[in-house]
Amino acid sequence: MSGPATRTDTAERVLELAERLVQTRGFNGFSYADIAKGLQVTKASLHYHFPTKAELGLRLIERYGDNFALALAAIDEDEASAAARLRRYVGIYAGVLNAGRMCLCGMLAADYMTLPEPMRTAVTHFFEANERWLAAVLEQGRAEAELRFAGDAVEVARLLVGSLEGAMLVARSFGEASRFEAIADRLLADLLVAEPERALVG
Amino acid sequence: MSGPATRTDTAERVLELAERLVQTRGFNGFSYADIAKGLQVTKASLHYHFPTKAELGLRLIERYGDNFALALAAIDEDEASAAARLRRYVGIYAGVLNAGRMCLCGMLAADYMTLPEPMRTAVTHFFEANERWLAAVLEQGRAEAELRFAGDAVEVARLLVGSLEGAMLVARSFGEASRFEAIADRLLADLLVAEPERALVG
DNA sequence: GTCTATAGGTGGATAGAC
DNA sequence: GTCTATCCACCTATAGAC
Repeated sequence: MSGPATRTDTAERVLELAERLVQTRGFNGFSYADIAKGLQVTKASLHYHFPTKAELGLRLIERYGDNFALALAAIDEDEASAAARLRRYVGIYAGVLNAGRMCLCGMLAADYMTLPEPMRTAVTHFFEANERWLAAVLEQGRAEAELRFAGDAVEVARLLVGSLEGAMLVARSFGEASRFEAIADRLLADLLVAEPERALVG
Repeated sequence: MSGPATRTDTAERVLELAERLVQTRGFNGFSYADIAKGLQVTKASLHYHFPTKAELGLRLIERYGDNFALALAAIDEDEASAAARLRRYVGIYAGVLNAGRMCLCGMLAADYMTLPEPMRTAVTHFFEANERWLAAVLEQGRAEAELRFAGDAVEVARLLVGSLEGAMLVARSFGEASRFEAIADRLLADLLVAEPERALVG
């Protein structure tokens, strides 16, 4: 199983670089010329692999979503407690930010009005998948009395997705990952049942 | 006081439209041609008022920041309680979102890496001004036992700015302002001392 | 202050040779 | 699968007439 020639497929290298460019500069902030320069190939070659920028963009979101799903599955496997799962989830965002990047779909949410329809749908699907996973973890944590929150778990999940995306966005402008960490820690602390209650209240 | 001729200044109309374009499409998602078409003038005329796009962008941020400062001053004048001030603050964001827009500086935070230096500095200054105002309101609210939160008010202020920006960003993608409202209500409820405690705990 | 005209560059995308 | 060469639309920006 696997094609005939090339290895470390050009298409894969294109996706890798294009992903970084979208995460740092936005979908309207880079061009095929940027990718061509970075990979030492011609623009025409890129169009062979990804005929249009819209198709490249769609593939990027699908790939990002797939990798995210794998990461969430790994968390489910590694961690038993809801609190630990949430911390790992936040860790994914922190890793992206520490690489000087914004979440791919957070970035595309800003570009949303300029995106072709297939990309738009893929972006909202990404957020929904995150919300579903988070809501399940939150429900579990509340059932096991590890987490405490009022109302629908989906609402809290939406708060977490929105808040983490925004915290990333602003923190990256300041070039201060610590801004993100402080916000994320606070969001998690508000959900945990006991320990932070005593540690932080002033 | 006021110049010689034209009225409802062209420069002002340019700023008005350019602001909307940045808030909906991002700084790299519109061109002088878009403005020229929208205002029925030529691109050359636009360059008379704003020689470069970078200068136009900077003016937009300064103007937005000034208007925001005026709005915050109006809140300070109208509302005495910290809780009411926070609700009004959230209302500003909600109003922007209901106009189908993203916060100007939230949008520019996404475009950050592609912005000229003067615009970058202006964007972070905007966030800092918001954080300062919020921190003061939070301190006041805690001192008057109207609000409850642990640790530095500045940290909570940063959480609010980041979370509201992100909630806006995601909600706009879904075209559901209700997503923003639900998150904002939850953020405020977590800060209020009594009433939500009884209303929401399930 | 607004226009016509245009410069000089870059955008995404294609044709066709190798 | 990658190249050269090219198209054409669009970009920001300027010169100079009115």
